Amino acid sequence: MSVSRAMRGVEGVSAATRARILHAADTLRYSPSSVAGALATANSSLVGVSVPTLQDSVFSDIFSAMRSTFERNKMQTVFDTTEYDNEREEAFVERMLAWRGAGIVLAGGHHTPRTRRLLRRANISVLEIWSWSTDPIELCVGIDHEESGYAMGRRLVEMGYRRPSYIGPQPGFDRRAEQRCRGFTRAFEEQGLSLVRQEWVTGKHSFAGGRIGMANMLDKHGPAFDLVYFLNDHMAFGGLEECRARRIDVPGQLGLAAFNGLQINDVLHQPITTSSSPRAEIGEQGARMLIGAIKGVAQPQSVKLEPVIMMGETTKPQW
Amino acid sequence: MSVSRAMRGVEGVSAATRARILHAADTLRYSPSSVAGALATANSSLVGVSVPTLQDSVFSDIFSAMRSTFERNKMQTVFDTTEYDNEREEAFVERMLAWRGAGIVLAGGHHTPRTRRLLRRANISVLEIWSWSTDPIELCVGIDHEESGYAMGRRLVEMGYRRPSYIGPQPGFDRRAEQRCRGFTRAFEEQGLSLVRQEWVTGKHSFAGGRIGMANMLDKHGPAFDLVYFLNDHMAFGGLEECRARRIDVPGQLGLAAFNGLQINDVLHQPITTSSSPRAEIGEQGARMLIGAIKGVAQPQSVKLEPVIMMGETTKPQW
DNA sequence: TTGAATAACGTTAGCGCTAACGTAAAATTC
DNA sequence: GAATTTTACGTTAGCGCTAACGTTATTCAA
Repeated sequence: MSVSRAMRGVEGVSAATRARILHAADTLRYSPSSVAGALATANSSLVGVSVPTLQDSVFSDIFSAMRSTFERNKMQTVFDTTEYDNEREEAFVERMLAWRGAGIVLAGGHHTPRTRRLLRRANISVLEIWSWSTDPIELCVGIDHEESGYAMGRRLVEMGYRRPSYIGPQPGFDRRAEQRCRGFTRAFEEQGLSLVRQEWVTGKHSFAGGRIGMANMLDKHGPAFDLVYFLNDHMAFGGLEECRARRIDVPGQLGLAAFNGLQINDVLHQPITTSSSPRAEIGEQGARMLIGAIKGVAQPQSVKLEPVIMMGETTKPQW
Repeated sequence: MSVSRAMRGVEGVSAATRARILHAADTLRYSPSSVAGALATANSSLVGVSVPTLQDSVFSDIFSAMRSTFERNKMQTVFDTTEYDNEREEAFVERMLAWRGAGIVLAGGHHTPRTRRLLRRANISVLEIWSWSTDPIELCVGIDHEESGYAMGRRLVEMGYRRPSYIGPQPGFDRRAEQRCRGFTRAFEEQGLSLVRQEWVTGKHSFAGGRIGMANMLDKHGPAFDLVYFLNDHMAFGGLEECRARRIDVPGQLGLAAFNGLQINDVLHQPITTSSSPRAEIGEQGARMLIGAIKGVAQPQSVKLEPVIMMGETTKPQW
């Protein structure tokens, strides 16, 4: 027991004994076993983090912000990506429960019924991020994607855009993207207008997807639309480059808008009109809340953060 | 023991008994404990992965590629970033050893002596990625950064560039970037030329760093250089945007070159001259090698992959 | 029918640790 | 100096699992 106390830095060992123990541990090449420790104490300092993908820098931004907080609290991060598949999320939850993790972080929104059931009755703190929800499993920090899309739609309606279109991933893939698109569309529908055209881009969201989606849309529907709303800034940038290649004047002939406020936008000589999402804030505050909950401190249940619309030079008033 | 066998899917239980056990487990809400399992068997199916940062998409690309292989082999990934600090890497190694991980992945290159010592005498498979090395701790898959920088330097020397400069992070921060810069410089020194100027950008590598670095360099040394070699494509793009803002003709007045072949380069109407690094390949092959080593299959010790130079439109022959 | 082989299932011990409690010595109090 | 408190350290049991081996039932060959 003195060894156990000394190694953990718990009081109840004299300085002399502690020194002898540490010295012996060193010469014997003793390595304490967190596995046995976790079994004995029935809690494990492992935190599971599951995000849809790391290819989208949204999640690496959030994850990066969380990690430092976990590290300060000596929590180990067990990581997984779902690739937008709820079954994989469920499997991850089971594995984390088997490891008796202290907490788990999931992308907010939709989960399998079994995932919710397992988490509710397990002794594990649950944080949902990115999507804000009124009915979180336990804790939630995120934004209201529908509202964010709507806010952007409103601004563009007011600027005089009348024939909006959308480029994003195929339906059923990224639910949050769909929420934004729905909100965006609603803003136009309130004015009796509707989406002129949607283009689905399969594969990873990215620069290339935006450029290809833009090309497809232009090929099929030349001048039918005056505005394109993209999944995110990188896609929009891809689209913008396609427009440049075709000598389409943005924002003269066509407006482009996006979502996220990614780093690239800080350096563009023609910045993209976008909503800046508080990714670092989500990560930091979420991690703090989760750690708090693990330590038994009462936490706010659901925190909604606000994206900020940043008017760039890919849109302009239409009158 | 029948329960143990049934839950693990090991043979030695009749189908009927197995079904009864699984049913009972479900109604009793039994959740097997990987912690106890790991203690009993003395191995844990946890793989530690440590990369310098997730802000640089190089590491998220490599990491993404590794993850799916780990998942297929039912290994859990424990993740950490070092923020380019070897002490943090050492601490991570200790934590993974305490968890009796089956394998560990580190960014290749420099480690603390204690890190090497701990890993050599521990029963854990070690893979170093990104930097190729002739003296790996155990396994290694990566590229020769010095050589890659040299190859790019040679090409640009041949194109007639004579006054090269470099923009990257401060010295002592990213050793691999320094290796590339050293190789790049060597190619010019062989011709009796040398780096006209270096600019250090603090903080995260990124678009903004490139733009700021470019601005600083232009402010201080107007027309003293004919070429800038950047840490990576994103920085180079930032620099390119700064040039555009200042109406500096690239590649007419100034050449820009970079490293990595990141996604953005696929959509640029003016692609950046760069070396494309085989990130997905490093991740996939590395993960396969590590899994193989864990399973006791003999593996090649050190695998060197080759970046491919992609001539873009930010450089052109100088004659 | 009998002995041997096989399949199905059970018992035991121990993985390395720590909570809880016990004991002895030193420090403090009155 | 005896009684009390404090500090330092030890003993015991048990966390939940599985390797190894033991037992019983079943199958099959001779």
